[in-house]
Amino acid sequence: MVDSVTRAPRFRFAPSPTGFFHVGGARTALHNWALAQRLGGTFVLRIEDTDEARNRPEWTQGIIDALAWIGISDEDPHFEGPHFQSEFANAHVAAAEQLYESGHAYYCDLSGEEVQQRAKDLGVTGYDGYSRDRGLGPGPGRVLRFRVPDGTTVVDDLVRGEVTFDNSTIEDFVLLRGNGTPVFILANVVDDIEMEISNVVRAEEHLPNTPKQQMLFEALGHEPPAWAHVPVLVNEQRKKLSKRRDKVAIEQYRDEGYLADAMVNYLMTLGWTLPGAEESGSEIAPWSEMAQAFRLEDVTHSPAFFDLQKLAAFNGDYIRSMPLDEFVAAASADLPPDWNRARFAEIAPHIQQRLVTMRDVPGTVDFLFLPDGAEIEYDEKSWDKAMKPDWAVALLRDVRGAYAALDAWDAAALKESIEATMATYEIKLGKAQAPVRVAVTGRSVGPPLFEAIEVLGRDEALRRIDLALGHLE
RNA sequence: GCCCCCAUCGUCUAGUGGCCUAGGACACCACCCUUUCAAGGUGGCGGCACGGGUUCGAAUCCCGUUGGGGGUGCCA
Repeated sequence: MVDSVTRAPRFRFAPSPTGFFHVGGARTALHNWALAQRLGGTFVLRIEDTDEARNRPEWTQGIIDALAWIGISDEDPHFEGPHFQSEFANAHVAAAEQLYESGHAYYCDLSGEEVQQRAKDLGVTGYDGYSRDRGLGPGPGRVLRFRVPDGTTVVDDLVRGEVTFDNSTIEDFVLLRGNGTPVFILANVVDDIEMEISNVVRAEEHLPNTPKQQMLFEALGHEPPAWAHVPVLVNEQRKKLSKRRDKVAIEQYRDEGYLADAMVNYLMTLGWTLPGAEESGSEIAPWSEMAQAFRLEDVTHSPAFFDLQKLAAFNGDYIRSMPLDEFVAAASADLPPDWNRARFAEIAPHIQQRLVTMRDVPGTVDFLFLPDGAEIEYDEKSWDKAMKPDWAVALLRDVRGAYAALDAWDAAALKESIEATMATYEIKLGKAQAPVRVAVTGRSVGPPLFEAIEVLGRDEALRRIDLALGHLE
C-alpha cells in the first residue's frame, strides 16, 4: 500500500498579510476548511510573509483573528499553523541548486532592460531563452531561470476539469533573483512540498501560474497537489474586488454589525448551492450542514458579484433567529455604558425582528435612554406630518389626561386608552398613534409604541407629551 | 499583443439531451395582516448573449462570433 493514498489530505490556505482580511480570501478559507473537516484532513495556514509583513506581526494576528471570527479556530484539531514562508528559506535555495544541477534551470546575465530590448528587437514577447545553452554558472547579478520543456502541460483542476497549456507560450521564468533570493513561485512550490500539501484550493486568478508550478513540482521529483481554482468575487463593474474601490475587509463587516454566521452562510452561497436549498425554499443553513455537503465539483465556473443587499437580508434573518437572551447579550455589549441594561432587555424583543445589522440597535432605542429632563430631538419631517391634522393637539391633550389617570401601566392598557380617546375623533389607530409617537420618541418610525411607552414609564411619558404640547402652543 | 477562464431572471444560482410552459433565493411591484417601521403570508414582474451545426429532441454536446474577466515582473 502506498502511503500517500491513505494519508489524510492537507489543504493549505496562504494569504499574504496586507493589514486586512479580504472577503474573497475568507470564502476560499471556508472552502478549505469545509473540505478539511469533511475529509478529516488538515487546514494549514501559511503566511506569505514579506519584509513589510515581518515588521508588522499585528497583520498576521489580524488574519488569525478574522479566521477565528468566521469559525476557523487555531484551537481546532483540523487547524495547523501559522507557518511562515521564511521558515523554509534554506529549502528554497536548496531546491534552486537542485534544479540547476539537474539541468532544469540555468543562469542568465541579462538585466531586465536587456531582456526587454531583445524582445523588442526580435519582435517576440518576453524572454527568448537567450542564455539557455551558454553554460553560465552562478554569479553576482545573474538570475536563475527555469528551462521550460517542450510540449504541453495539462492542469487537472477539480473545479474546471483539464486545462491545457502549450509550453511554448510560457517563457523561461526566473527562480532566483540577481541577489540570490527566490521568487514567490519557487518559494510557494517548495513550501507546498515541505509542508506535504496535497490539495491547493485557491482563487481562479492563480490558474495561469499553475502550469509553471506544476512543472516545478515535476522537475523537483514530486507529484503536484490536486488543484482547484474557484471563481473570483467581483464588484458591480464585474471587476475583481479590490481594496481601493470596494469594501473588502472582513473586519469591517464584523465592525458594522454583521453576524459571523450570516457572513459565512452568504459567502458559501457564492459559486455554490447547498443541495436541497431549492426544495426547502431557503439558502439559510448551518455551517455543519454546509461543510458536510461542500464539494469542489459542484462549484460554479463564473465570477460572482458580492451583493450587499443579499448579505443584509441574510444578516437580518440570522438576527431574528437568535435566542432572545443571546440577542440581548450581544446587543448589550455595544451599547453606551450609561444605558440601563435592564431597560434595554425590556424593549429588546420588540426590536430584534426589525434589524438589518447589530449596529442599528442603538439608533433604534436611543429615545429610551435620554438623560433626565432632556429635550426631545424631533425629526422635522415627522413632526410636521404628525402634528399637521387639526385634531392632533386636542388628541394629544386627551391622551395625556387619560394616561395620567390610568390604573395599570402596561402596553395593553395604553393601547385601550388611546383607542377610547380616538373614537371621539373618528380616526384609526394608525393615524392616532402618530402624534403620540413623535411626541414621545421624536420620530415617526420605531419599535411598537405602547410597549415603548410602557418601558419608558408614566412620568417620563407624560413629561414628553407636555413638552410637545408646549411646542404646539 | 499573447495565454487562460467564463457566459441561465437586475443579482446569486438549480439545471449534466426529453421530467423546462426553465425552478429557488435576494431585490423590486401589488395585495393581505398590522400600532409606525419591519417581520410574516399570497401573488406578480423578470432570464437560457448571438449564429451555425449534431440529434427524433438542446439551456444542456460541438464549432464560430460577440461580450466579460484573469494572467502575462528579478511583486506576492
